[in-house]
Amino acid sequence: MVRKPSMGRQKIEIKRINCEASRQVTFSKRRAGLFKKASELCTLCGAEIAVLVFSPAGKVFSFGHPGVESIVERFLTENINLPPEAAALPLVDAHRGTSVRVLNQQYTEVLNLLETEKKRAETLYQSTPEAKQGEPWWEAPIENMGLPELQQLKIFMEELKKNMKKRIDELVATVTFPFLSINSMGEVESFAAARATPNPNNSSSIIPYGDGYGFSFGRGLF
Amino acid sequence: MVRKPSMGRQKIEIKRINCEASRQVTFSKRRAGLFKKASELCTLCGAEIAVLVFSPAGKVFSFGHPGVESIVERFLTENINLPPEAAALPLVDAHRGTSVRVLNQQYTEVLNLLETEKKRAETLYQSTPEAKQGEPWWEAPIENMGLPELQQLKIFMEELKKNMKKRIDELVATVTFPFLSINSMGEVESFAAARATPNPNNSSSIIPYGDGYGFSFGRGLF
DNA sequence: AGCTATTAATAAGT
DNA sequence: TACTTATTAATAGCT
Repeated sequence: MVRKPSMGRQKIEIKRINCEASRQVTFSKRRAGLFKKASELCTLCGAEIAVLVFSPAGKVFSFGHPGVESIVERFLTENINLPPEAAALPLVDAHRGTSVRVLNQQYTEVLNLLETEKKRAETLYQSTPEAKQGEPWWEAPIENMGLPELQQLKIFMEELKKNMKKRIDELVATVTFPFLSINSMGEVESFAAARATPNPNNSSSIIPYGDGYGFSFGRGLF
Repeated sequence: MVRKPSMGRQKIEIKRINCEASRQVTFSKRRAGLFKKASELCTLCGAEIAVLVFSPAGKVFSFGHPGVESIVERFLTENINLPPEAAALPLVDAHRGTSVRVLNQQYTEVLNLLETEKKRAETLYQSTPEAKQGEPWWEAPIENMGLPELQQLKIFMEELKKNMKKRIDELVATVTFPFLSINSMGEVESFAAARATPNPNNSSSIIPYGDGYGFSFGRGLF
């Protein structure tokens, strides 16, 4: 028998795989690996984990222990109320001891987003439909903006502002929730975290707050 | 020099780790590994992933690309068979051609980036000569802005952009896995959640990956 | 937090 | 899509 000299595993760069087929294969393999890791973490440490994966084509894959829905619901239950607290800025804020885990989470998200922008900058560098260097319009120097861009910026800022006002109103309403309290350590205690709430059936409760996105802005700003 | 013959990695059974200390260490290590795997899958295949992890103590850790909330929202929206447009925000019509999903994503990113720079914004606010006692300058309608405010806005946008690029460069220069740095931000907090978890620490039910865990796969390709 | 010896995951190839 | 194999990547046990 002639042996099979495979190249074996090769080192790869962590960047987008251009070959469609390879990307597909890698997606399947690594998705399985990710789920396995998640399940192992559940078993080894008694953690409760949900993993939501959207393929580029929009297909959904999910893992959850003890169940995807329960984890997601629990996450939302706690996060609906927490971001407003975390949003308060240290500067003008009395709530200095805002839950660190929320801050960590937000910080993580920002880092993720920054990395996204990095990738975008690299990708869009080549495919430039407009005259710009492939940067998002809002990233371009204001000096270089024409009247259309400035008008765009104005509209954007207004939209931004409107949504932030909306958020603030929600914050005010949310803070008064009876089952939330802040202890002496400045941590948020959620007595509602005891999940007595079964899965909601109406779509209205699907939308956690506002437009459903995890933005939170301090009352001191915006 | 006497060498240090470590036992190296040992094979372990995938069952609950009884030793409290070991379990904690393993939890931290594997959680980091899980997040890294998730981020790699995002980058390599362009997937969008959210990972929600509840420690046995009730602490929440989450990873999300492009953002936890957006992924969770999308998951819930699609699961209930609602048009994704329902969660969409009316944005500037200059982006008419772009998909709603992309717009939302971009919008999310911008808002999060803005939040990241709140401190810087605050600094700028301090340096504003006309700083009023009441509302921040950026909360006023753009129509009402005078030249000083508009200049301030310009500076703000520039600062935002500059700082963002700076941090992106840092990310590129540093490790390609920034999510671990969260822990160095001071992950010291106890989440006092009144949880009525019906899950005592019994390692009796060792569920081999794939059987008792909730998997779900959408329809369609890839 | 760092350090290795090992195991586990996986990129290519079939 | 599943199996094989050579390597790389993750990590268990210690310090």
